[in-house]
Amino acid sequence: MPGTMSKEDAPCLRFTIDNILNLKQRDGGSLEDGCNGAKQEEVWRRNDSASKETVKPRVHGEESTPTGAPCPGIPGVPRASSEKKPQDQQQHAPTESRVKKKTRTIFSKRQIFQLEATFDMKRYLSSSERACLASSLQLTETQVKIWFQNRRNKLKRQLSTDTESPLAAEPYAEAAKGAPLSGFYKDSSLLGGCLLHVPFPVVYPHAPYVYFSNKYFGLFDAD
Amino acid sequence: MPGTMSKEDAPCLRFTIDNILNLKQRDGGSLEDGCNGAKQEEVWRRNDSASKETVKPRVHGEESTPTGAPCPGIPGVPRASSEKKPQDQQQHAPTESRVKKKTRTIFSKRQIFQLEATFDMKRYLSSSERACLASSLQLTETQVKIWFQNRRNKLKRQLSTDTESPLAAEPYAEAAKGAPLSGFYKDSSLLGGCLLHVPFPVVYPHAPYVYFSNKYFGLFDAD
DNA sequence: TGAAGTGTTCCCCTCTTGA
DNA sequence: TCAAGAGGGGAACACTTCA
Repeated sequence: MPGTMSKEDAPCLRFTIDNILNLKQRDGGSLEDGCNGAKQEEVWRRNDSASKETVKPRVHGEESTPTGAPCPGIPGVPRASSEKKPQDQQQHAPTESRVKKKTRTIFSKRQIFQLEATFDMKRYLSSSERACLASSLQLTETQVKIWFQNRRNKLKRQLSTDTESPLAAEPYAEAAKGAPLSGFYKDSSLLGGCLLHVPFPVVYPHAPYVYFSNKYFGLFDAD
Repeated sequence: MPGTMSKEDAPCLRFTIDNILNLKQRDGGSLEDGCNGAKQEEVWRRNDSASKETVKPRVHGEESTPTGAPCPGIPGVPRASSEKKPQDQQQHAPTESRVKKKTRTIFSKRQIFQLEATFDMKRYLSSSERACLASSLQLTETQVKIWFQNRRNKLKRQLSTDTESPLAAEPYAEAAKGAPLSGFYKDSSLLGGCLLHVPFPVVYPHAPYVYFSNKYFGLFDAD
């Protein structure tokens, strides 16, 4: 995919762990803080909009319900443009020379954490959500997109493999995984344009760990 | 999400004029009738889903919000899959021989009417809505898709041309046209899976004519 | 193991063609 | 005039590759 995305108007949100945790504490009330609440149904899909120079509605997904206003866009955070490696990545992807060598980027714990957290809430991101998440993680939108793609495949594989869900051992496992996929994509309303105003995955109040997607994430050892 | 809908379950609605008018009279009651009328023989084209052997979800459209009950799936009627011209078309597209000659199909008044009516309510259709409309009109999904595409272009051209909207002469013109495109796509909620449970365009109670999209449609001289 | 590459399909857009 | 063709882009999915 060539110049996959010009992502201009990508709204932005705060997908930071701090924010997330704060939201949790605030009892999932009106978490519209981050990028205010754009709500936008979107949902299952690649919604997007903003990709071309021309006004492309792209109703594909639910593009049709761009209720909210696009997120302000975090000031200090440069738009995770497509072709350059943001900070976190550069250390792994050494040269700027476009050597399409198949370098395998290693995402940091923080990045994985947020990606998983987001994935647990919805399997598909709208372009604006993707843009926000990407910028907050210092990743390119393509990386986020690919990550979600791969993650979906992974989940699919897992589901087809252990259908009997041996995960049952973990009390929160199921909840954390979200609905089995069936009608999962309809919860578009869960994520507003770019902010997660939904209760967060599974946070154990007594310990600095968060469990979901079959993994535990220490909250304090970022990276 | 794989199987997210193989378009099989495309719900169905009655986009027939009769239905529409009845609805109008019934005050938007429960039109969940059913699909019935669908027959659509397949069409020549690569229409979507059904063409593959693998279950490709393609969450694209409204699939995610199958509000209405999925269309029963007409027994003897294969989903508008792909290779042949439906009735209405056959008269225009003479031979069955795949002579890709660039034949210009002439849609009937009834078809245009329903297409326009639908277009006035929403500029984009989800795959299920498209399937339903296509089947009710005896058109292929691709034809409906292309029609909407061309219609969107036409509207765009019109808007850019007479921006001053000389249409003002017609009191209902604006309403009928719906929002100018801007945030128009948000009304996805208007159409549940495949049925139009919304008030119909502009019907003059005193005469058998319906006006919208800058045209008058006689209701009794179908075709 | 998992990010990224490859291939295929589909939708949308713009512009063009030709009955 | 307008349905349809053609070209280009983005995105999804299945599969594969290889640090």
